[in-house]
Amino acid sequence: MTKRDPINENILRELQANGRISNTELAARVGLSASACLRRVQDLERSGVIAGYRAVLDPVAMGRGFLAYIGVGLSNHSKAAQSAFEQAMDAAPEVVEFHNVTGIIEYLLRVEVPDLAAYKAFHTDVLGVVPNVSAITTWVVMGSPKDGRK
Amino acid sequence: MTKRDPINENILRELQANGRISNTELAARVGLSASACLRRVQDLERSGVIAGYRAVLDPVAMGRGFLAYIGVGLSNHSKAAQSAFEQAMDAAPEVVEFHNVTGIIEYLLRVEVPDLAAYKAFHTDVLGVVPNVSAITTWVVMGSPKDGRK
DNA sequence: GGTGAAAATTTCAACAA
DNA sequence: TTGTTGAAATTTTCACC
Repeated sequence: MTKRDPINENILRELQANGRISNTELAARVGLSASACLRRVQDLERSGVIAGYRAVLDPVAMGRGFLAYIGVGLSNHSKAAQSAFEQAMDAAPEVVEFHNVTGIIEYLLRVEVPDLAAYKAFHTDVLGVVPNVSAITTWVVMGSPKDGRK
Repeated sequence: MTKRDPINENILRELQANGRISNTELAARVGLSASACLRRVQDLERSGVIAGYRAVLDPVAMGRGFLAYIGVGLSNHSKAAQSAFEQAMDAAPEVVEFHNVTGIIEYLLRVEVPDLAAYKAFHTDVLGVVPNVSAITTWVVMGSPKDGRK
């Protein structure tokens, strides 16, 4: 079983900061031998605590320099209307993530596009085309003083 | 200089999906020799297109099973009031990221905590203590049909 | 959890298209 | 410039203590 001890905490902290650190270096930092360290990492991977590894890409270089959140309400609360909306968002590459939330709005979208023009296009050509979408509120991100997931 | 050619696009796609793929395997997938591939990856790292690598951790296992977004307005728009707020959010581990946005609210926070009780505590003990905070709107995330950054 | 060693990978200098 | 080859240095990985 995967334990929650200080060494594993350290391992996770290091891997979150640098997902490509070598096992040798990681072992040294957490004070274990390479094999003991590897065993723990593999354990964390198998148990799902470590879900995977990702390269973090520069948004501007990737043509995603314009970031906005969009709150969306649906005028029709049927299961079918929700499915249609979710499928459309799933298929839209501009929508990096979206959440089903409590409150007046139903969904909160995170949209990443190259620029304002592309945002406008998304708004009219993608969002504007999905049935039953109402109450669209846009929050354009001007800056992110903190982004731990960057 | 770092080019934007199909091979680099593939490299970035692979590394985004699996940040710990071996260079050998990556080279095979994009159709290059290991060294040519490595040179490109190092180039992308140096130029900042690849900003880093991260392990993706399971939120529930990490005690962050409760996710909410919070819109915050400030009753005082002075530089000092903003700085104070930003410093407080920066220091709060529950706030995974926060953005400065356009619109009625000033900030959009992403908050991750173990459960509702912890959220309540954050709301009163952290947010409630920062000066000039007004107009707090909470959207509790009930589900995330898509989360490309997970 | 540590040791030791085999297998695999990383990394780079030299060279070719 | 961009890619390939070859080989040394380093790392990964695992059976055994």
